Amino acid sequence: MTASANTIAEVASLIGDPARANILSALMGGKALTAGELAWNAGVSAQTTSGHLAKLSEAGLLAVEKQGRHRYYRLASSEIAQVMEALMNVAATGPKRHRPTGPKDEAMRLARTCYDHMAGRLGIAIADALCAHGRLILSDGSGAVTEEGQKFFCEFGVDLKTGGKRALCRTCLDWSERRPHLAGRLGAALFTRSLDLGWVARIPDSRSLRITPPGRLGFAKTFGLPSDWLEPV
Amino acid sequence: MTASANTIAEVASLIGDPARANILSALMGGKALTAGELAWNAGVSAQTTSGHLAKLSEAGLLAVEKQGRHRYYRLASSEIAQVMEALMNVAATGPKRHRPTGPKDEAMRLARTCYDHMAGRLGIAIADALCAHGRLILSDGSGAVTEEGQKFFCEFGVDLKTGGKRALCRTCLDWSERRPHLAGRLGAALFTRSLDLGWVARIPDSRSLRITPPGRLGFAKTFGLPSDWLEPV
DNA sequence: GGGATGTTTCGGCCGCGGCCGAAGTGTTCC
DNA sequence: GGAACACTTCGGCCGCGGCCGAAACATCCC
Repeated sequence: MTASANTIAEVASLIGDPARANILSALMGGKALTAGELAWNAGVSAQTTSGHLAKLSEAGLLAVEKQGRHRYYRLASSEIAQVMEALMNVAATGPKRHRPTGPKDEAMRLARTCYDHMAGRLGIAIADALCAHGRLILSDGSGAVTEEGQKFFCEFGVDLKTGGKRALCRTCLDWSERRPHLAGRLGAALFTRSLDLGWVARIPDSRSLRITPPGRLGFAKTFGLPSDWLEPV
Repeated sequence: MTASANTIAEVASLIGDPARANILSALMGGKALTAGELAWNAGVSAQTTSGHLAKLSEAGLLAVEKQGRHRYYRLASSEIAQVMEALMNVAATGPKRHRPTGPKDEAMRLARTCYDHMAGRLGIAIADALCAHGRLILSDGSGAVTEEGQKFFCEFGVDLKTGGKRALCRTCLDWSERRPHLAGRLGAALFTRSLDLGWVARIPDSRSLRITPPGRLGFAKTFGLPSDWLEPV
């Protein structure tokens, strides 16, 4: 089982069904979700979702973990997330996105998870500040950590060495702000470290993140964010 | 006309048809191809291909240019190429690729185009050498040009400034060698410069590149390739 | 045990979309 | 002009695959 699809068309056509695309998008939040939650996200019945999940797992796009009577699904690899990012990029290039600025929406714009790293104005402000202080060089789409950056990240408590073959530093075009934020292994490490420090916290049933008071202080002080980063660009 | 599809599923499902995936893959060679050539690549009739091409153009994945009684199609943007790269990555992760090492295949492995830059052992050797000489920092998946690199590229005759919003330096996982080579604006610039210098030449009806004798000399001398870069890794 | 709840399997309906043959439009060449 | 060529449009066939209702497992709780 899980015998990986092996042609481009097979993979693309799996993503090409609206229900399955919704499932994968939901999982871009980075958390593992149950089949039921995914059914809700996909907007189809539980039976139908079950079929989709089986196909996606079979093809190696999703990984599944049994836990009691629940089955938790997550994206199988960061490569899959990369495909989704690239697709979002292209999809976003279309006609004007509608911008229904609800209150819940506003929280998403401020700070949210994107697969396994931080996005929204927070993510962008962090990326900008790292560049401004010469800790990171981003030539949009890609990037590298400077010597000074290595020292900085080390002091901040993230380990740049471990993590294997995954790209250390990538950028990801922000859905709401249309500017790049930090992805890749480094983006993921910054996120988990921020969670550990209690600077941000997940808001239940949502991809939004809450920035805690110590977080507000910490981000501003450690990363040197400009005072106006909370404002929309 | 060309009213850009705007959901992930729409884009993915366009790529998800085998014939269309073949068309897009063929265009990853970087050259614009006629409808007839694409029909041959897709393995379906001209009428069927025409329909596919219309859909792809309509969605903004392809750009088309009329020239006499031919219509030349090409990928509409580098974002599309990125999606295809990401998909190839995932598709390649499947069960062992068959490696039918024919003679034509061998030429492809040595040097070929990948959308608009060089791939194969040549592409990899260049990327490796640039890193070894401290002109480039690649933390795989992304990269940045060092100060020394900027001087080097300037002397080599490629302009890093112009080119707009496209990523300067990206890496692309090599299909045959499974190692990263140089993509992005820099990869494209190196390729066109190499063509101009007559170091490489396109082999007709193929994505393969021929490395000319001056090219052999030039690459070795200018980039400082190791003596054994012609051998498979 | 029995009754919720979460998930999958089965069976059948139905529509979308890929495919090709034939015919139509536009272009080039002699 | 007419013939060859490149490409598109039209019409109809056909099958794959998404969808749900019903029912079967599986697990947890009391």
